[in-house]
Amino acid sequence: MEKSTNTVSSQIHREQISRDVYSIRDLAEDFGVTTRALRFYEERGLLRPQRKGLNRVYNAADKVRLTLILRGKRLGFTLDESAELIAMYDPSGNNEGQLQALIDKIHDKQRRISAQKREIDLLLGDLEAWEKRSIKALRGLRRRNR
Amino acid sequence: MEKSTNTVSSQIHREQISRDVYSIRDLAEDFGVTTRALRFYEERGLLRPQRKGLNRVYNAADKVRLTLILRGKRLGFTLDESAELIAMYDPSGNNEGQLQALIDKIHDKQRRISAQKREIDLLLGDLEAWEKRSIKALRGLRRRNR
DNA sequence: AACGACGTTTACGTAAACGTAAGCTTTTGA
DNA sequence: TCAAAAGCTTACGTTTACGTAAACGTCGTT
Repeated sequence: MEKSTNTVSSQIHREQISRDVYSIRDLAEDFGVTTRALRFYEERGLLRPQRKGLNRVYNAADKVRLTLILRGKRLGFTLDESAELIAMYDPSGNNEGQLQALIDKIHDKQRRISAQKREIDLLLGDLEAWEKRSIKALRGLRRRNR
Repeated sequence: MEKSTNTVSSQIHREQISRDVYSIRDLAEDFGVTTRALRFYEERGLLRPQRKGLNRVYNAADKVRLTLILRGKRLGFTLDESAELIAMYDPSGNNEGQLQALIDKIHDKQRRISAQKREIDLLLGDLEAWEKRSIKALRGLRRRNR
């Protein structure tokens, strides 16, 4: 049910105004993950899709969260860390103390991520140097074989 | 045993010219990992320390490899991926085909890592934007509370 | 001689992030 | 109408990267 090609169902009384709803399969295919993964993220509290009966119904906000989850994964974050990140994007708890704590957390993440960026630059530098040496060695070989 | 303070043992016949040898504990403390981890890396083929009897003896080359392993970890690489990286740094298999394959692999890694760098920039941008919004919200709160 | 510090191997335990399968309900295209 | 397709829950299996512990060897010191 709830195929990608959203059948304009005969239901007139739709409770959701926004037309951006996706089945679990829609989302899985869009993002290249399995439905099992999506359910798992939900189990871990990273996603909270609405339900239509038993079926999960995802919307644009869920897409954003999933984007963050996967971005975190590509950066080597654990799901718990990504959960933190996602919490930052959530417009909840808006008292003064919470906001200040949030800003501090963001700063913390920024430091960590900047460090990661430096590591990447180091690695890229190493790789480049290695490539040059390899190419040189290759040329040496070819010269001798000629 | 083989303490950090290398006892200038009475052995005259030393087979290693280089004076840069480390016990497993030296290395563990230097790099902030456990000895268990070092043995595990060896088990997985990422380190190949020499032996003096049963005891592992690490040298400068091993330090470089360990640096790469840990750098890989911080970047979210698996040990197998780090093993690939380390293999690149190894001066083995130097025929033409191997070198070309190596260069291709390096290019591949470069692409992946550059992509990762872009992800980081995206995340940093998001964080910055979020910080600004939070600070603004915070000022708003403070104004009202005054 | 004995003890502590360090080393070894072997082996079982664990947390994370899903994969895979079973068993059941609901939806839908032919 | 009816079987395939999609969804759900529950639950056990798997891989990675070590942690933890047992059981033992070997110095060097007390």
